[in-house]
Amino acid sequence: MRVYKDKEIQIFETAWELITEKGYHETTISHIAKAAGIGKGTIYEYFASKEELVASMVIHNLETQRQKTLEKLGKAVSAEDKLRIMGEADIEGALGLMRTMKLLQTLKSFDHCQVKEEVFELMRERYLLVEEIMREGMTQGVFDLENPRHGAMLFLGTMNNTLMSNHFGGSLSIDPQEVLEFVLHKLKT
Amino acid sequence: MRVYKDKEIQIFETAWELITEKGYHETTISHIAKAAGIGKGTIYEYFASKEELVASMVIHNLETQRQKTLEKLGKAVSAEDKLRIMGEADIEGALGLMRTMKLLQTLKSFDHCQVKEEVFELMRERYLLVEEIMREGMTQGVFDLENPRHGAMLFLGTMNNTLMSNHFGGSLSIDPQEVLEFVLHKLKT
Amino acid sequence: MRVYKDKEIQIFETAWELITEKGYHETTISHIAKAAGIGKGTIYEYFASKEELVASMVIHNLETQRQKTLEKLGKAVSAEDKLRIMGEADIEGALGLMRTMKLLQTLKSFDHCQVKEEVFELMRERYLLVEEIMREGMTQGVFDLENPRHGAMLFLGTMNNTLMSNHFGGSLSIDPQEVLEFVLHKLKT
Amino acid sequence: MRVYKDKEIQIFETAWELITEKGYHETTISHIAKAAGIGKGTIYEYFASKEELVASMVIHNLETQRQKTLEKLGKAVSAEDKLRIMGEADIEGALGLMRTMKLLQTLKSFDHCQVKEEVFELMRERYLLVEEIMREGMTQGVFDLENPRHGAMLFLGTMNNTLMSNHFGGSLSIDPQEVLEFVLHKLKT
DNA sequence: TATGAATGAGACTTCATTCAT
DNA sequence: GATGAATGAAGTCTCATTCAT
Repeated sequence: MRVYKDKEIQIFETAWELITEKGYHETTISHIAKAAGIGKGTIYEYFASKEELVASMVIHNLETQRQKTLEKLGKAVSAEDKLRIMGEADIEGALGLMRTMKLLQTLKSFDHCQVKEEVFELMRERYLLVEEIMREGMTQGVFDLENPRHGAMLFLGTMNNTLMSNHFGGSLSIDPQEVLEFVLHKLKT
Repeated sequence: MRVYKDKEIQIFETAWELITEKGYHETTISHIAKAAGIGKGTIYEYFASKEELVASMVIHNLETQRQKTLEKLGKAVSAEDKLRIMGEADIEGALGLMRTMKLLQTLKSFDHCQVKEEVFELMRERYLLVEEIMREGMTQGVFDLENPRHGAMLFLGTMNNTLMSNHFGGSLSIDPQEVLEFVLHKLKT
Repeated sequence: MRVYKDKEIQIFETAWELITEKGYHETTISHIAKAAGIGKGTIYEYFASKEELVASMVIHNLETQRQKTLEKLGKAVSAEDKLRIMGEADIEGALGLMRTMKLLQTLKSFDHCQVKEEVFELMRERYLLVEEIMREGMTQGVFDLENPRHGAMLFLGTMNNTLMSNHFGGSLSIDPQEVLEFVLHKLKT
Repeated sequence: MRVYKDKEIQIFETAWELITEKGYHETTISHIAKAAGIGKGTIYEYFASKEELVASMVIHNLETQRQKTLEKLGKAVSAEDKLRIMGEADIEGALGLMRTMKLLQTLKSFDHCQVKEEVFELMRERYLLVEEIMREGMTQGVFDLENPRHGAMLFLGTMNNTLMSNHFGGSLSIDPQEVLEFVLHKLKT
């Protein structure tokens, strides 16, 4: 896990706000530099290109997020608790999660960017983590599943969709906490 | 439901391929024109701007898709069958579905585009349709749900996520048909 | 003096309104065709190019204007009356005169247009006409001039400037009729 | 009176030559950049648009011209001398004057340009300056006028027309210095 | 190290002109 | 003769990137 310099973090934070809000192409290097209070050339001292900046930023965010998740999970014992913790973390950080999803779409159109693979690897890990929890739950006899991967899909898909739905079209609003409990209930029966 | 001219459909098809594959900003009007075998100016005979072209295209696709879905649903009676039909249609047209999702992200950054609302309205309708089926299933005593919207989130979320997962990172591949049956099973218990 | 077909005159009238109002480059062939109620291609049946259309139009207008002036002048005997008639005609048709001036600027930027010379020849004739009247006035002992061309410059320049001044910046408004009398008075003393 | 940077002046000078010679629409930003020996983008570092460049340029020229005129006028005492100085300055700078007139026509078709008003205000001031001189001449008992504005129209109109006539159609050529003396003579009688 | 003026490739869009009907 | 769909050259403007300071 690469460690970033303070200046790089500062650039990440500004770029994150702008790019996730307005979009990749709608945010110029000039915008970022001005908002970060630094010169345009300075950004190129730390990142080889705009694409590299964004790719690094996404990786940094995913890794930070994963770190936080793992820390939180450490306190839980039962599989159900672990899922609940993850779900609540997602609900709490819904905005960030949605923004990350948006950026992933952007990343897909990057052509000559090796970091891309790394990003998708991190996404995969997230799935595998949930899958592992499902397996635990099955062992503990709490989750009624034949295939833990199915459970992971159900859990992550339902939560993602709920949060995205709230984020996009306001009129369909729904309480994500209730959905979380509903999903946990369904996993158990 | 607006009817489009042949030429417009022809442009839609070419633009759809290119834009969903490479991305909105990565696809130029010149690309589209060349790929469609027409002149650059011709596109502007039919659409006032690149944004308008894409917005119209998305609406056209969503409406066409909805039409097909409704036709297929007409043949089913039980709520379970209806969901299965929808799920299978999504699996079959997974590529198109993923591409539509991608475009929706693009649309969000269109500023002065009234059609945007229309698009999100169509997305909402899809949810409400599934919600309605859930309600039917509850009445028929087949689905075990307290809130039909929760069921809709679970169904659409899980399926979307499964298809997206297959589409994005190959290594996590999973059989969507199995997931569909798993979800239907969970809805019933 | 070339005679134009009805359709050509119809095109002239529409084009004149639009081009003098909005400008040459700001008025498209499509605008003209639509406003004239004919097809775009039809204009090219009568004129080889947009430039040719405008050049012909200006010539036609200058010739028509000259014809009218000569007719009016036929009724006058004294040089002073002739100038007064010309001046009043200009005042009455000030808008058209200003518009003609504007178009002449446009014509200057036409490169490969033979008609251009013809237009400037017509402008010159107008000067020579007034010069001739000055000469008459000198012979009649009414105008106090050494060089009739100086008188022509003074008459045409003062009137043009007055009308242009009224046409452009409203706040400097001045009664052109009074100016006309003032000029005639000065020519006599 | 806004002060312009060296680079801006450099762009003004190149643009002035090209645009007054060939016309606004006939001169492209690329032409200007190439002729000025700078990059296309550089122009947009200093001016928001082509229209803004031209508007600023015209204002700059009018203000510079006015400044020069006022300086020269400072040395004269009699109203007649003042007019003679202005007239000779116009004769000397005839080319520039004609070019300014040409540009003013262009400016009229600029739509969303607040500077337009400013330009016409400067034009008006020029008139008022001459009008003031006329009033002085009347007080000094040198000019035989009832209305000073009439005198201003006569002076500026005749000189403008003479210079324009020389500038446009060569064959009507006339010595502007002689016309100047003629006008001054007429103003006195 | 930090900067921002300068750059030019390339995007979107317009419009005079052509030509098949 | 009349039309207007189709065209593509050319124009304005943006912005990632460079490099001298």
